Amino acid sequence: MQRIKKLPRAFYERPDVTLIARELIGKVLVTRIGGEYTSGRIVETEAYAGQIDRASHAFGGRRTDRTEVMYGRGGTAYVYLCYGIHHLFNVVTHEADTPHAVLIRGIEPLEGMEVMLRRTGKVFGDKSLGRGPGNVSVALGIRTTLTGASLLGNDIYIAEDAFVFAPEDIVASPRIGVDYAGEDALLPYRFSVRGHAHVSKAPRAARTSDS
DNA sequence: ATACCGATTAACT
DNA sequence: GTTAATCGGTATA
Repeated sequence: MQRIKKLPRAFYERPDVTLIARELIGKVLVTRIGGEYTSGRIVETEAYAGQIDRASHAFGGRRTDRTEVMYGRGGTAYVYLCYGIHHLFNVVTHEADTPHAVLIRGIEPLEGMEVMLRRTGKVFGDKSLGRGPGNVSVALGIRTTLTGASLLGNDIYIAEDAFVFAPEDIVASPRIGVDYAGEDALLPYRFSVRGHAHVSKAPRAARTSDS
């Protein structure tokens, strides 16, 4: 394992969720599920700004059993099931009672490749491994049972190493699959590494000027 | 108890 | 570009 440092609580508790989403690009997401260590470098994220964001599950201050963890401290995992099959992993940010979150949409596989290939059923070299939030969770073994877990623990956490992407290669664009959010669907809250193979391809309607 | 819908994906035409 | 798959979350009654 290379030299990496787990992100501290203070990273997550800051108030600017879009800044955090941008800064998470290039960081390393690590899981230890069933004793198996896997990791990947984050290349695509989306920010969800809580009460004031129509695309957020917590819009208007809505609180349900599912969304309760979003109201916890920054540095908590929020995992929920989408379309009945996809486990989507989010990072809760800001302080308690402010339900901001960042969806992790893409990773470049780093460690535990054999485990990830077994979990996904893909072959080595398949660039769709880790591309798209559902695939990220399959590769890393993330399931809804992890919701509420602390990102300062050992089962799942985010760390940084010496690697950084060039700032000009990190681009903002509208979020995917949030057409129901009205004007908020147009906000440039999605961050990705320009041209990276593990960034999901945006549907035409949500695409920006790139390619 | 029931009905509708989704922060998706893969496989189509 | 279109669509089926699939089932928990949420609202409504």
